[in-house]
Amino acid sequence: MTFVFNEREKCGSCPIRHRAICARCDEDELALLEGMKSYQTFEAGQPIIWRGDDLTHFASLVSGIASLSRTLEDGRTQMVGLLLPSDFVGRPGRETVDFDVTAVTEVTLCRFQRRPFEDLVERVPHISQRMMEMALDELTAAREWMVLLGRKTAREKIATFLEMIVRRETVPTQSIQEYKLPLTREEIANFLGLTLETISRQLTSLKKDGVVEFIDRRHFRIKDLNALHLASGDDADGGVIV
Amino acid sequence: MTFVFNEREKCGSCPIRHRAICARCDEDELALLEGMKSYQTFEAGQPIIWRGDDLTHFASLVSGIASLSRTLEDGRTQMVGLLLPSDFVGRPGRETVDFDVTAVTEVTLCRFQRRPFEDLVERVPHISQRMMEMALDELTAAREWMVLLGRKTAREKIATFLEMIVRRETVPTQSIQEYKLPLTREEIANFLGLTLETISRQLTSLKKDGVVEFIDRRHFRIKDLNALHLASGDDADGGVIV
DNA sequence: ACGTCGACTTGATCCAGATCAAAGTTCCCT
DNA sequence: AGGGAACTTTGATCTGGATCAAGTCGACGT
Repeated sequence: MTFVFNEREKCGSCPIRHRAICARCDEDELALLEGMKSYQTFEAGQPIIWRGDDLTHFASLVSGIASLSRTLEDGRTQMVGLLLPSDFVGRPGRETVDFDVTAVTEVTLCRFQRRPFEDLVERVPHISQRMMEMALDELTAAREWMVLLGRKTAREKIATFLEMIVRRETVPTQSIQEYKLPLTREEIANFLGLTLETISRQLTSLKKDGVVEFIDRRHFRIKDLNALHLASGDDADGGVIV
Repeated sequence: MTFVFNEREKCGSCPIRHRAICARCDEDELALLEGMKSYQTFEAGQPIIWRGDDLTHFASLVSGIASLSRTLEDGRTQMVGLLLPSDFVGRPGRETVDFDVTAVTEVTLCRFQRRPFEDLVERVPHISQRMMEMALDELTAAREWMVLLGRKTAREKIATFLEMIVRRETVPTQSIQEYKLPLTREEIANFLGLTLETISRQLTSLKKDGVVEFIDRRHFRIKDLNALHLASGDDADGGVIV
């Protein structure tokens, strides 16, 4: 029994019910959100909203992956974050959008009209409390990414990126797990502040050094998790995965 | 009649009353914060708290400037933000601190013990609402800094940094205003993801090009604001100051 | 089977910013 | 006033990653 993205679906069985901005809401509060939600789907590659656009809706990302990015006049692009299921789009209190949002895979949003949603944020503390938590977590993640962008070498950047994917998707049961790169080489480059050629060369180098192994362009396995972590340049601390 | 940082002082006349986490609080709510606050002062250069330390207090920065930074094992340091008056330190719900916090100038904090403050966040929606706003604003600033770190040239980085100072401190009345660099060349380097030599060379270059003028090492004037903005690499849009 | 288009790899060269090194400046401290 | 120590500037050289330039691979349409 899968959840279909239809307005008549109950929030109670929504896949992101316990992680999104509604996580702390009780049944009554959920009913208020339920009454104002609408779903919208975007194909892979489609722009969802551009920087400077009027913010007509806020939204929670329900399925798929989207990117947040900024492009300078001359075309240099920097991705500033990946939006995953349960992540929120928009800043209550602001009229426009600060970064381009693009669907990386097919994406479904659960949307709320700006005004009614802003009123709800004022009236339902559980929502602002949850949004505060989520914003603070993202802030920490953004700052960690700043360390990567400002001080890490190309190899460290890619190792950190691969480790991030591994951390997020590791299922303790499977022993030799296969992971998927959600981005093209160019997108990875824009995420890490490098060029696509450097991404390609560094992946080849990690492969040569026996750290990773590629099934095809988009699928890889970790051959030496410890070496990957060492290559990431991060402190020895929080390093143990399960 | 200046505000002295003493527990008996009323929050009502606090210099950050209308910008800090208490901005939305009414008199009753303010009284709750007033009852639990304590002040602490740090000299310039002193560490305030280290990454990994137990978070015993949350705090609002009342006066001075502090830096948030991370240092990799081999000594490479990246500053991830500057804390200015009204900025908040700590993440409710977390036990430890994610980044080193250091006093850049003399700093005074208005502190709250962790547990009682966390309870207050649960009970007083005006606090979580304000913290949500502040966290979302900082998130946008952090993301903009990611663009700088990932994609801007050394000259663009410094021009952006100078423009940031100018924007924050410009008083429309004064015509030829003098600004103060709050950081040493090395600190600027750690903020911009460069070395101190590059900072020095680029400042000299901007001086030669007639964009800025130095009174002494720490004080400068803008000779050509438009040229400064052009050098920052940012879009033409939000560029007008005043 | 064949072409072709987008994604990727690999090679050659270049250059912005790092690194190494040495002076110059300012500000204490006694 | 004098002697450091910390900060800053400037110069010479090096290098990691960018840029320019061919190829290679694989999926998909005809």
